[in-house]
Amino acid sequence: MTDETLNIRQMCDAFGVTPRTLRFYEAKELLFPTRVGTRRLFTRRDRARLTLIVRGKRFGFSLEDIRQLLDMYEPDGSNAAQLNRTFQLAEARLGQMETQRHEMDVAIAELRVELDKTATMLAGFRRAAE
Amino acid sequence: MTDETLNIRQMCDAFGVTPRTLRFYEAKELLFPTRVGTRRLFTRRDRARLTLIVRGKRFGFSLEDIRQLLDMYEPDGSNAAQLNRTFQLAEARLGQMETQRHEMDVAIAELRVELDKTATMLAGFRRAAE
DNA sequence: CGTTACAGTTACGTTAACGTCAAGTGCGCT
DNA sequence: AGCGCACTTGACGTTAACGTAACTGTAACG
Repeated sequence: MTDETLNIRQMCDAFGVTPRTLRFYEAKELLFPTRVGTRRLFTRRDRARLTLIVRGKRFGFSLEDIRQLLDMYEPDGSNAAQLNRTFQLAEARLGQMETQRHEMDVAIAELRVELDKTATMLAGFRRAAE
Repeated sequence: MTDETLNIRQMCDAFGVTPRTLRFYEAKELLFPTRVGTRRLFTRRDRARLTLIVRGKRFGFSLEDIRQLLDMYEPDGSNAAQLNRTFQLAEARLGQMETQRHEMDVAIAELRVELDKTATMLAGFRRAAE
């Protein structure tokens, strides 16, 4: 399995981040590496979480936003009230993401139009230069 | 037409930003309001640009990223070389945005799965409570 | 056993994107 | 003329998300 733990260097290489970043995320309680003496060992769970963190960041979410999102992936199944809050939050977040997704479609379409215009102008230049 | 210019207050209300933000964007050369004496007047062009700025921010682009994107919407048609650079940039950016959109689709799908799981757990709780 | 190599902590530095506050200016009203 | 209000320009403050420097600990190597 992919159940081997990673040290900080391997983790950095795997995700393209710096050690400082991983320590920072641990301090912010986004990751929970175990310890062997003083050294950190990153588990399968940490890798899954870091994947979501990195992705979330590309969508413009803050680390605090992401921390809440992460909880939705490991809900507290023992507490109905807590679970319900998580559910509400997740629904709201999903709505936001779908809105954002739609806006992205629009933005892409618009940029493509501009790109076509530019291409046409360039074609004009090339014709003018024989 | 919608060709009336807006003062800073109207502009803020229209876009949900603060005066400080608009002045900041002007200092960063993202907006170019004209002046009547010392007062700023925001034109149709400024409104178009601010729309793109606000949207870009939601996608996690930095203001510097956005400044470059904005140039793609007002290419310098007088210079073939510059126009070509703009075209290259726009193509690259479009690629990034499409990648990002795809990742967003994945993220949405994954979150939806978690949401369903949570909903199932909640249903279990409700059944247990008679 | 010295040193190289990496990992750890503590603490201060940095950048982006504004917020906030002070002090001044122009304008319409009474 | 005086008042209030919206606008202006500095200038300093703030927060998030790390970077960087300085120092310490330790396992391994020749």
